[in-house]
Amino acid sequence: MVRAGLTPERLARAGAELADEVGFDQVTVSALARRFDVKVASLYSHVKSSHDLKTRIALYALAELADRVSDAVAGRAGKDALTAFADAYRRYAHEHPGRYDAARFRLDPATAAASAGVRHAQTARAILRGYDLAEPDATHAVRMLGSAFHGYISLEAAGGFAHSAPGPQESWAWMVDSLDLLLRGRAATTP
Amino acid sequence: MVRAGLTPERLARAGAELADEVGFDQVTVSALARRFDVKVASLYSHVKSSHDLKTRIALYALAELADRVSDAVAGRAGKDALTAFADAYRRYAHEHPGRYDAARFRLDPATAAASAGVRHAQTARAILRGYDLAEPDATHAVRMLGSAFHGYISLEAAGGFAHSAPGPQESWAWMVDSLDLLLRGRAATTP
DNA sequence: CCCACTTGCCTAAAGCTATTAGGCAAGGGC
DNA sequence: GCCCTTGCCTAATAGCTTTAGGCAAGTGGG
Repeated sequence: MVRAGLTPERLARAGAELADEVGFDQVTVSALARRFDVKVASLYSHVKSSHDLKTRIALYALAELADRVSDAVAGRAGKDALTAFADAYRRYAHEHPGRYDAARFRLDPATAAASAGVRHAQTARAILRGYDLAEPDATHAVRMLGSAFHGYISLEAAGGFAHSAPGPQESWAWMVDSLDLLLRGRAATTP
Repeated sequence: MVRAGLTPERLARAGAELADEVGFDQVTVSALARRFDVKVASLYSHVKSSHDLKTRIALYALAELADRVSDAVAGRAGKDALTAFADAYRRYAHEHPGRYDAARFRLDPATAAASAGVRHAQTARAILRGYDLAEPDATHAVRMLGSAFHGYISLEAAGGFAHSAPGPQESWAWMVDSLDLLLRGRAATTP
């Protein structure tokens, strides 16, 4: 018989595509096996478990997203950088909803520490260089930005403000604008 | 044999408790049946499906949370109200993590429209009375507050900033403080 | 070149969840 | 006290997960 040529990497990648199509929580070892036209048990030579598979997809998505965000931010500063940063996350969530969810999969601390999650944190901190905040304000600000952006994307995906005026794009722009304003204010009040 | 006295309401309530103990996505028809010491199939006389059960739990949690938030906000205004509002959400998420997740369960539009979700929106708008924002800024602000608070709570629950200084309480307070500042600024710039 | 060995995918099987169909008895209405 | 609605049961199907053990496709050494 012809071999399918499975590897953990291909499974993660295919799992990411599957997640975009049917939703991350619908990603199942069985569904992935079907996609490769292979029996379910065969996947267990490459991934330890369903949880392991999801972890790999999460790591894949985290890395891909970190690349995009850091690309988007490169060469920009201040509000320009903030906007690019925010938009990169939101665009990724729109283009790859399943992968975005995957990137939020809860990893155990050790795995998280070795993941691209740390690059995300670094990029966020880099953004703040343009706002000249002292500690601990910088940390607070990183957390606030993460919360606001992730929260917005998550509510938007859940259909939160889908069918009411004004459109989600305007509110997003307003929020990014407001946060920029806020951070500039915080910098001023913390000389 | 002795009857267990199941009703959709008791199932929703027990499901909410179960969610707090094992996580909302671990709430299963089987687990709930075990908890009532009853056969699995018996629950299907009271709920249509697993999805129906989760919907009921979500509605229960949404209503309970709406009560708490509106209680917390009652008789307060301005930053005082904003803080109470934010803290009510976060406290609920800490005390009842499973229910908080349940409250974020995606409902179909019709169900959502008939849910306590609308009370949440009303309370959020009421908070903003103290900041005197004109439309569409008020809507933008509601969305931003929802995003920031939900995002923070969600990241905090995911262990996002658990083991690093400063503690999550300080960042939370800083964020609420900042948002208050921001909204007051927005009111000023939109006469 | 081919033999042995590693490795990949398979069959088989057990356990758990969801869901439907049909049965029997408990308890309320008369 | 009888009936009949309603509640919980048994039985059965189907899907996903995971483990154990087998056979054949490649691969490296002689």
